Amino acid sequence: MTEPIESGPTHRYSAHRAAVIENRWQQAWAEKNAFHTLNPGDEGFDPTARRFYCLDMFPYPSGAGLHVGHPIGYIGTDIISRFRRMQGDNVLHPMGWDAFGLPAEQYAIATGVHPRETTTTAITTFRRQLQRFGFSYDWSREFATIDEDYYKWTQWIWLQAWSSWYDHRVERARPITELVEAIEAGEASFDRDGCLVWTTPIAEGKPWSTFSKTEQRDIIDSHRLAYLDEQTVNWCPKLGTVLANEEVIDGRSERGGFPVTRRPLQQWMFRITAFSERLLGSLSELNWPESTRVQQTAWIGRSEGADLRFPIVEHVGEIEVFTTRPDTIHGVTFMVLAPEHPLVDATLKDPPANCDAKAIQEYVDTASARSDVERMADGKNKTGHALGLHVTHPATGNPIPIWVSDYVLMSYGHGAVMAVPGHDDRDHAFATKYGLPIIEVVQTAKDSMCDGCWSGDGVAINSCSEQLDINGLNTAEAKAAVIHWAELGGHGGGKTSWKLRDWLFSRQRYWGEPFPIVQTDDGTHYPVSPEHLPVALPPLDDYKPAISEDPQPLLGKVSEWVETTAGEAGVDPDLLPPDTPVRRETNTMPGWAGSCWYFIRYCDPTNSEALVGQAAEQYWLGPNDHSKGGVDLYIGGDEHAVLHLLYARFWHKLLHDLGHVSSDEPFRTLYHQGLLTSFAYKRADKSLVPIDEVDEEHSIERATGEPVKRIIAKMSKSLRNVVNPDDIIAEYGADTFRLYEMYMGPLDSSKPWNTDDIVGVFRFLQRAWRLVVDEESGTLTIQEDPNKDVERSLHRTIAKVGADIEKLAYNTAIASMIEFVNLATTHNGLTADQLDRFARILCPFAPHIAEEFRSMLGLDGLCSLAAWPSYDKDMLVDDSIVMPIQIKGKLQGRITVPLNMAEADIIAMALAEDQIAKILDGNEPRKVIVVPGKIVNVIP
RNA sequence: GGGCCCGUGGCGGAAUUGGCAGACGCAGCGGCCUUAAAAGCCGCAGUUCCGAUAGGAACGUGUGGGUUCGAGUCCCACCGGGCUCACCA
Repeated sequence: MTEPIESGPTHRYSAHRAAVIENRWQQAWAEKNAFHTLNPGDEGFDPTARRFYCLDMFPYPSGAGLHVGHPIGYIGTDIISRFRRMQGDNVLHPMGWDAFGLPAEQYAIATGVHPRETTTTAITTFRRQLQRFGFSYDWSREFATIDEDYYKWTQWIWLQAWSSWYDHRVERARPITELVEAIEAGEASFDRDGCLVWTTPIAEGKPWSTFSKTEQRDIIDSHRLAYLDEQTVNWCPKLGTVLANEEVIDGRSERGGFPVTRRPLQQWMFRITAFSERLLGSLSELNWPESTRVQQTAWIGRSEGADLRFPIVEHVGEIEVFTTRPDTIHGVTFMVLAPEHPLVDATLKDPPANCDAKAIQEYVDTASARSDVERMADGKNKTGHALGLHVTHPATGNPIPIWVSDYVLMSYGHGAVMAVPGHDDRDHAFATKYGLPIIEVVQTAKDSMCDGCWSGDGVAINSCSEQLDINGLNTAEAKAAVIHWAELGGHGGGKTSWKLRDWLFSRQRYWGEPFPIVQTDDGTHYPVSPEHLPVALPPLDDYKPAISEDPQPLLGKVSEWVETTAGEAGVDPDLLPPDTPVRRETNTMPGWAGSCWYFIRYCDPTNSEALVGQAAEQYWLGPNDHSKGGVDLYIGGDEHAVLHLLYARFWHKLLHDLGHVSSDEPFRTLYHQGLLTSFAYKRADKSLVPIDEVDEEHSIERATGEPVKRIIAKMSKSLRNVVNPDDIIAEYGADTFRLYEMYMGPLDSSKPWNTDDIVGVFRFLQRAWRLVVDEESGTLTIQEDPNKDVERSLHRTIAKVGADIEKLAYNTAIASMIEFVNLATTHNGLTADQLDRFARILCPFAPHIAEEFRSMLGLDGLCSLAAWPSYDKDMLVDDSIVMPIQIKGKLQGRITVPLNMAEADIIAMALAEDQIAKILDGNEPRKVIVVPGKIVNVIP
């Protein structure tokens, strides 16, 4: 650290002094355990105090250390946590580390350093950096997801899901043993397809005892909330792992540019779709940003419509489609199947004479190699082939051709659509390209349709066939009529579809939680019993993936760990004899796992008996007088609007159903801090110029003299506009840094970092210091008698700062404190009592200097733990107020009136005011509007 | 292309939700202090115009319309920017 050059009087508030003060108080807080939060049952715990659980989003400690964008949210939560603590709330404000993840593993591949080592170092750096800000975290609750004590419970929760099923009759997850009991008791049976049916005359179904052991196992497994399924994945042999869709560009991996193939792979899945209705429904009960609720709603994607079945003409069978517009059934002129649709494959094996089987096969092969994302990217240009088969239109009886096209996705609905080119833009484009007929069946609201088609509501027309007449009905009525007709005639029925898919939960990486499950030769899975958790990661010599066309998880390389016995693996001997050979699961959990429940663990982080103790969970997360339960304030970036927040809600609801947590939502109030941007410069041709190549004063590029324009951009290494928080703290201190980031603007809006502005809040602290400290001697300079205006202003400031903190409007709270200090400066200072109160309202924002003030006053105890000062309501209003007078909305004069002056007197006074009287020139105004306490408006 | 959000001085942003637009801060200008500079302190400061000055006038919250005694705030249309979803049948 470079020692800043000190100038000015010896006892001025300088960077050096700030550093001394800040170190002193950070040490004092640590020594006194100032921010240790008591749990129910602890000595001294006050159960009557209101709880405030204030949570930051779990950081991933990257090797690069903290960036100036990180602390914005942390300062935000620290201020309100400190404020609530001073108000007497029980505040839970923890911090920890989301520490499994790819970067450490990539580093291990390159260097051979164990990811644990890399991660631990990164955590140490992050912790040190965070502590320098003076955050009031309860560090005794800190943990990392890679701690065995923690991921033991992550594995335990997964086993809970594996051991559960979803009972749609009661809309709740239940232990799988209850399903087995119900089946054995004959309450449930199975239809022809092996689907579970709850019937009383069991005779309808196939008796459970007639299924083989393997069949029984497969049926039960297929109902588990954590289950194995074959999924089409992006497999990259070179990287040795499955990739997410967004990690694949043009068939190659984003990282490294290696070829990626689409192939089916057995993967662990979570049945999150079982919770769709609840995940959607309870969104409306959450105090969340509207945009985030909208995003989750769209992601869950509920749509109401109908499943309809169309019998195939050429052979036995039918095509089932999902449609949201059953009312347009008379407008169906062709069917479209996704290339992966089973009927396509079946048809190609025995192609009808009139179809170009070779072309279709090629088309299907090309489509399968492309991801959904790529297929969608093609947009408007639709392609496809006629399959040569037909269906019978269930209402008209007409034959309808079947086509194959990749604009239909196998992953939604049934992978087939009934095409209504008259009223669906995509079908319209396809029909236009291939010359298929277009029938209009909905009266178009606007008669002039340009190139597209009308896809809105309207009155049904041309919709009369022998079986079904819906002409004249509006869209809602027509939908209901068609669904009713379909149900009666066995053509289908009403259906709700969801975009949400089950969650692919396994990865082929090393640095993640192993699955606590083993498999015997016959493919039966057995759980590792809870007392043998965690299943720890085995050591690995070489982190390089085994290059293979056949997907092999990294853990598969540790054969002596994989091939073991039931006893060794910790399977309950009652389930399997200890010497039975078993294979361990070699996939690991994805990075999301640890962050799905960390906020639960913070309530009781050292509990070795349970993931959380009941009393602690109920107090910190359960419903109470103020809340329906869940974290009281959760602050983090909106980049997690969907995945993390949805996954955590899913786990929470699952744990709630199984009785492990008492609220059904994890995060009651959510707030997104805005993105920290930076200034950058742009040439006339729109290319960007690194900031250090620009003469900022004259807005020209140094090298060329070309004029550049200042714009707002993300901080990036290439623009060289990244700022390191350590440097800023060295130059101004942590208190100034905290104030600056909060003073920049509203917490939730994105705003540009501007180093030049920092000096403003630094001067504020200097002025506050000088207000009460003699810069030459360092002694306190305190007034004996309070100045009336200063006292009045202090009351207002206390009121405003408190109200603004509750609203997270920190920028205006700081502005009001600056005003107060400016006013007090012109009135020659503060009394000891005034300084004490001022220090206490400053404390949440700039806690170190506030502690210093308090200790200079010789007061006992920490400022951080002192009570929030009160204010006198009467001091907030003046005896008299200045009222502006407008004539026709234009300001023309002012009068000073006593508070509560009668309206008639105000009017008289207003009309008598010089300028007003002059404009009225003796005429009676037509009307005078008096807004009490605000304004007078005269209409002549 | 659909959905949502946002446009206020040279810059970051205020405005009790329909009531004095521009709080507070940065940058700027003037003064004090200093041999000088920095720091600090005091003051000025939306734009344009008139005026020697004191002071005054007009225009002003992206553009155009509307509602209202009164609009940054509400309504309609447009322009610009951001976020997000993107063949979901």
